[in-house]
Amino acid sequence: MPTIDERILLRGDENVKERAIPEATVARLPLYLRSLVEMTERGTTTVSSEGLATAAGVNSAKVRKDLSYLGSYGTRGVGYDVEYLIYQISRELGLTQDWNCVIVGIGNLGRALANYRGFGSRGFRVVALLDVDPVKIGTYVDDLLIEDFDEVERIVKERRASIGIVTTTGSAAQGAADRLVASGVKSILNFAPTVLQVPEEVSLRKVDLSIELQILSFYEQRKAALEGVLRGGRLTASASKSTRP
Amino acid sequence: MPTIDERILLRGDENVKERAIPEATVARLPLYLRSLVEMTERGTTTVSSEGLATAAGVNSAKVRKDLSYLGSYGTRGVGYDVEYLIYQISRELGLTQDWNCVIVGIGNLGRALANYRGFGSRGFRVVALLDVDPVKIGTYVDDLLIEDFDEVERIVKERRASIGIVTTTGSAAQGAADRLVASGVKSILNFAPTVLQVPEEVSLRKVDLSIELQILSFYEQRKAALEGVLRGGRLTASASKSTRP
DNA sequence: ATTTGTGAATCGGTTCACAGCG
DNA sequence: CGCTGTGAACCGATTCACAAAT
Repeated sequence: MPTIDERILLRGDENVKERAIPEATVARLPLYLRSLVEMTERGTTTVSSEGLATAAGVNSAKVRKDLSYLGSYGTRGVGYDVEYLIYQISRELGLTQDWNCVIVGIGNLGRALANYRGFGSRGFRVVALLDVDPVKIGTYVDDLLIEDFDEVERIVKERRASIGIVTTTGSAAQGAADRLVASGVKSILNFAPTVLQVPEEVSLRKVDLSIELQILSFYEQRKAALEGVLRGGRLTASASKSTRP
Repeated sequence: MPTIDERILLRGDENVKERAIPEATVARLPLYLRSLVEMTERGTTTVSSEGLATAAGVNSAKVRKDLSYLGSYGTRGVGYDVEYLIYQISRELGLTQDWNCVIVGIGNLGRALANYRGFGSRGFRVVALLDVDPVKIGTYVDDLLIEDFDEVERIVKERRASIGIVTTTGSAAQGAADRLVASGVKSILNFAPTVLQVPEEVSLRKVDLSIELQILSFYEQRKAALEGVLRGGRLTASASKSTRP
């Protein structure tokens, strides 16, 4: 009911907690955003929760609930205006501004991330590559110079970096994170296979490749185990329960 | 109370649902495993739920609940035997066998994953690198040959690959996944920035770098917004509420 | 004395189902 | 009439708190 006006009022209101958006919703907004951008590229101007759900690989109730946390941006009987939703989600995600990132640890992964197109695309700008290895320092990845990690404080401040991407070895990661935090970095994305400790005002997310594989391994193994049991003929009694007419 | 004996009985039992381990627990087991391995390397033989919790960056109640799904492997008043826990978690995760992986799409990321030490470490063996680019086909990454993706069916079967790692562009990913599934791959780890559709018997996990950054951006932005409001002096009334004596 | 293992309470998130609105 | 927005019901996961075990 109270669309634009309430939105503005809320922004200027003295109510701090405002509309607290659930973490799970925050994690899905980028997914919706990507689907919506693809839609505009294909010329779609309006989309229903059902349509967006299909594109994003979730269900429509979730889409509606999620979007309702941002405000009432849909039109009943019609759907959502794609362009307008893109704007609202972008704003909510803080993508209307650029974020400067530094990558620490320029091994294979750091190198890959350094020239990963798709970072740049949505306002993430790699402003420094840092490493401790004198052999690497002074060389280039793409057109980005690898600089001495020892200079991290100066570099982070000078270039207003707020996001640190850690792609060091596991053992170097905590030290790297500590220095990044000391330099004023407010968010860290950790690819190193270790649990990082950061002050609570610093946001931390992690991506662990080998853990992902181990999770797949679990389900794979469970499938195999179940099949083994079934083939072994042990389940005849309870299996008959699942027999369909 | 019923430790080893019940464990064995359960394994051979006709009860299918057995001990269904919650997804959230499965996702943490690799974390515990890594901490435990580090502990043996440092010579620790016994650990309490509290100790493991600290190492893995979770709380001790969670550790106890999680481990209780695997069985009663701890000793009250003492803790868990590190070596034994490693064995049990490894077995549960299916890490007592090797898993063969193929990587599809040998760009920067595919290349980085191809020579990522840490895959190999825990029983994941990269058995093929596949791409469609004739310029890449026939060249090597480390000592692994890049082969024609068109051969995926033959290669997956011959080398008994069960995990496919997709590092193609977003637009090529679904096609790659379809071919992988058709070839008999049972698990897919997707790095491409797109939502993949796979049959429900295929396990799917995804890692999306730009989504992770966007999530960080949200929290970063929210911090900045809050600070702005506070500095703007708008919160004096409610802020006084939080003043401490 | 100490630490596990686990019911019970709680929390956050998802899904349902429908009233409200264009 | 169709689709959004949202209370209510539900479900899975987390946390609490303590009895059981050694």
